[in-house]
Order: sequence, then structure tokens, then C-alpha cells
Amino acid sequence: MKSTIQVHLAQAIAQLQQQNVLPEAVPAIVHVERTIEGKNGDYASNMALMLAKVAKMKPRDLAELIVAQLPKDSNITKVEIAGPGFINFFLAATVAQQCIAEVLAQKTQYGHSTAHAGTKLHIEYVSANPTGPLHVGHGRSAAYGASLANMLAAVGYQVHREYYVNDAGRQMHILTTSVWLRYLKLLGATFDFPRNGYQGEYVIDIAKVVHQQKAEQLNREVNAVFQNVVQDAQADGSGDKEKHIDGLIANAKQLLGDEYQPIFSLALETILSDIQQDLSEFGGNYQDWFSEQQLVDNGAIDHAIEVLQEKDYLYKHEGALWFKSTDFGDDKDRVIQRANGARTYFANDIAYHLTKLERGFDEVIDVLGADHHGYVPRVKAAMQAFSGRADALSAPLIQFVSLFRGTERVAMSTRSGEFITLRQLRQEVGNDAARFFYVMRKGDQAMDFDLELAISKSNENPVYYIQYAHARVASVLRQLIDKGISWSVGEGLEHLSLLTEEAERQLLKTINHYPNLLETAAINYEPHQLVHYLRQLANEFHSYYNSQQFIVEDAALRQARLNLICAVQQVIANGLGLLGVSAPEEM
RNA sequence: GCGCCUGUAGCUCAUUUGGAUAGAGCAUCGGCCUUCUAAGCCGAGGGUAGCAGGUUCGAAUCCUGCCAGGCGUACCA
Repeated sequence: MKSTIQVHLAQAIAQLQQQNVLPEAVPAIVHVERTIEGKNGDYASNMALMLAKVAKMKPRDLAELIVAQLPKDSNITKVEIAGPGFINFFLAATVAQQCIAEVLAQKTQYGHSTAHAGTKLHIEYVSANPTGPLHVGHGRSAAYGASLANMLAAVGYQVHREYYVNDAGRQMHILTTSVWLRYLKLLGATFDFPRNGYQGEYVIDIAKVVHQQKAEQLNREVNAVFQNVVQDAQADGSGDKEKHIDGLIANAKQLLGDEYQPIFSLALETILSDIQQDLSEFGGNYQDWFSEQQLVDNGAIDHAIEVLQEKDYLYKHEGALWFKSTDFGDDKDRVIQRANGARTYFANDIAYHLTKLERGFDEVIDVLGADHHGYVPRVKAAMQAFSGRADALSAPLIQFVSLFRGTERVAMSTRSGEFITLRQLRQEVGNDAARFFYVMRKGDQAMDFDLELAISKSNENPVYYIQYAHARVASVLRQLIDKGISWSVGEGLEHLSLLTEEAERQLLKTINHYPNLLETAAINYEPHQLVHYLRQLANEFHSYYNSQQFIVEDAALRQARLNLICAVQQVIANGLGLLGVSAPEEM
């Protein structure tokens, strides 16, 4: 309907151009918007305001001329000029009622579209290092990424969801060494655990498994373990925690020889499968877990460097190999290969992004933690250098999460006994509340997550508010069966014209808006818009529920109303489904 | 220092990407259950949109400058 109005307006404007009322050159885009409240009609256009200047006329006068040129349309009952010069369109009630038939026929597909069919889209989210369990911050990225991916798929994108597994590099070696040191402690060795090692309880759990498998085979003298290792950082500022851990890693590799890799593999597999299970339970829905090590092994890094070399974007300086990222808007050039020959993390990451392009994706989304924002320009620079496609990459930044219990802030320290993992959060508040709370706020806004509120089964909790609307419809339908009252969608559709109450008109308008909203929310990467839409729809339904009886004597009216509330229920179920939240039949 | 993000009701946040009288929830106060689930509904109060300029028919939204908070600024990953 919106596009019909746009066509009408475009015709009217074209006519005025022929009459030389408007100059030839006017903005090509005909602007029409859905209005918020009923009194301004169903759709509004500000074209008269926008064109007033070039026409050298008062906006309201121009609006009169435009309206006079509009073709007749039986679906439009009234056109009004209001305020400074808005043109408001009032639609016939039958137009809004048609959506009920669509919803009830299309069911879970209502609101979906093929608008972006054929566009291959790659979305990467979470991608936390497999060096420990996911924490609550990762949960936000997971909820955001999964919801966004669902929404993009709903509007037709061919979506590929991927987790980049950082299974190569120094952090993994720190983990491996941490596990081994814990193992040595299990065997009775006494020494200070390195500050930079992984402190968590899970490291000890893995060490216990190592002990079960290898008994005392991997035991080594503590003196040898710490031989030639720089002292750890001390309270007085002496020592160096980085050099300390690197020394320990080197010694571990040397002392263990072939026995080192099995510890590495065990730690990686244990933690990665824990992450995979966690995200699977949370609705992560990945198509692929992309290994960084695999990039190294199959020569993708060399390949990426060659590509950049051929294009002459690399240079040597002080023994290191640099990428001229400043040519593409970065603050400074970046090292991709150190003087000692080792590649930087950045080298691996640009190779990874090159594979995204080479795998044929048209659009690439990296959902990143806000602390990575400084990283985006250089990745974009690499994309630009590879193929001139910096624009293909979008990097929505997800701000931090602060946990609260009521007004009390929950400490996030790894050492503290307070829970910090995503799994603990899910256990405490449930998947539904967690998914919902995470995407309730815009991603670029730092968020306070109130555990008490998320757990509360009360009116304070917005998740239940929406689910309750869904359950209430189910309950009405159960009543119908109990009372032996018949209802058929087909009959209901014949009596939709009886839906004339204000609450009904408003619900119809909101249901009509759903496909539009889904498209907007998806392409702007803003799942929170869907949350707010669902809240509004639930609100309108609850109001309706309190003001009107659905199971009424009048059979025709009853059938029509049941169709309406079933449509509401379907849209709520669809929306919650995209957000990964269940839609219960009973509460 | 430089860069990015943020600043809206007592609190937590929206505001359909520049539109009409800035809206919700929580909290506070007052109503609504012998009728489809009260995890609900209806109503009231509460605002200098950080501050100051600018752009235009029109600004919370765009631009500039301040103020405040967060994050980043590695040959770490």
C-alpha cells in the first residue's frame, strides 16, 4: 500500500512538472511514512514540505495542488492536509483487514520476504578465544548475532553464520602451559602460579584429565621448568609477567617434546566443545567453526601476503614486513610479519577476511566487542586493498555488560566466587530471559543486566509480558474447545469488516506494519527494534483483551475476533522465534 | 594528546534514521477480578533531550565548540 501511495504521489508530481508548477529537477525519492497515531491517517508524506523551496510556494499551497492531482483510489478514503503541509492518507478499513488472511495463510512465513534473495551474507559473532568458558559479555554478542542472522535470513539473505576459532597463537600456548603447571601442582610441586597464566578452575579440571591419562609421565623437575625464566611481575614493579610466561612456554615445549601437543589438543578440544555446547543450547546456530590453525596449515596466510605483495601494498622496515594500511584510511601502517619471521595476529585475520571475499560473500558482518573498535579500520583497509570492497564489511560493536542484582553490582573478576560465565547466567535466568534481555537494548549502548529482574516471574519482567499475550490467545482457544464452540478461519475471514473497534483498528495497523519493521530492523542491524515492536503489539493485545470479549454470542463477530487474535498470536510467535525466545501455550 | 562510542523523566531505556504534542517499563499515587489467565488493564504526576552556538519550513537526531563518562591508541590475541 505504501508503494501504491508513492506511485500516486510520483504521478501527481510529474503532472505538476508538466504544468511547470514544479521545475524539472526535483528529488527522485517520494517520501511516504507510516504514521504513529490514527488521527494523522495511516500514511503521511512530507513531499510538499520538501518541494516547497524549489517550487517557491508555501508548503500548504503546494500540498493542495498535489492532492488535486492524486488519482482516485477506492482503498484511500480520505486525503488531508495537516500541520505545516503534511499530506495524510486514510485507508479504507478493508485494506488493513486483508493482512489477517495473509498471516493465517503464511503462518511462520508471515513477514518474511525475498527482498534480498541472492545476496550471500557472512556473519561472524562471538569468536572468543578457546581459552576458557564464555562469559556474560560473549552472551550479548551471541544473542545479538544469532537474532540478527535470523532476521537477515527472514528478509531473504543467504546467511552463513561462522565462529572464528583462534586455535593458533600465543594465547593457546599460555593455556597449554597453564594446564601443565596445574598438573605439576596436582603432583605436589610447589611454585607460584604465573600471573599471566589462566587462573580459572576449569584449567585444573583439564589438568586432572591429563593426570588420569598420563599419570606421572609428564612430571618434570620444578627447577628445570623455571630455568632461565625471567621473574614474574612483582608488587614492587620488578619482573615482567609477559616474559615470565613466554619463558615458561619455551621450557614446557622443550621439556615435554612430543608430549606437549597432546596437552594442547586436549585443552583446545575440551574448551571448544564446552563453548560449542553452550552456544548450541543458547541458540547460536553456527554453520561453521572456522579454524585459524587451518588457515596457517593450508597456506592461506602466505596467499594473502602474496596478494598484497603483488598489489605493492607491503614494505620492509627494520626487518619487519608492513602493510600500508594508511593508504586506506588507517591511522598507521601495521606489521604483518615480525623481524623474527613470525606472523602477527593481524596477518592471520586479514587472510581470514580474504577467504570471506574469496568464498563469494557479498556482505560481511563482524559482530565485535566494543574493545575491538580500534581494529576495524585496519581490517577494512585490508578488504579495500584486496578488492576495493571495504564497504562489504560492517562491524557492529557490542558494548559491555554490567551485571546487577537489584542495585548491587556483581563483580566480574575471574577470581571472585560470583558467577561470570554465560552458562551460569543461563542457568540462573533461563535462555528466554537471557536472549531477550541481551537484545532489548541497542548494541552500541553499554548495558546493565539486572539478574533479579530477569529472574522475577512478575509484572516487572518484560519477557513474560510478551509471552503472556501469546499464552492468553492459546488459552482463549482452549476455552473455545471446552465450551464446544466452533470456529473456522474461513468463516472468520468473511466477517472481518466487523472489526471496527478502535483497539481492533490499531491491532490491524500494527500487524500490517510487521513486514516493514522486520526489513528495517534487519538491514539496520537493530534487533532491539523487533523487541520494541513486540512489546507494543503485546500491549495493544492486552488492552484489547481487557476491553472486549472475544467469545461473544454474535457468531460472525466472534469468528472475526478469533481470526484477529490468532493473527496476533502468530506474529508474536514469529517475532519471538527470530529472537530465539519461546512462545509458550500456557503460563 | 589523538581516535571511536555514549549523555533523553528519580532509575533502565525507546523515539520508525530530519517530522506533527519526545514515548514505554520500573518506582510513586488512584482505580478495575461472581464474565476468555490480574505475569493483565485504565488513569495521574514526573522533561531546559549534558551545555552553548549553527544548518532549515522543522533538530533528541546533522555540523562546530566546550563539559562528563566508557573504550581504544602493541612487531598481544
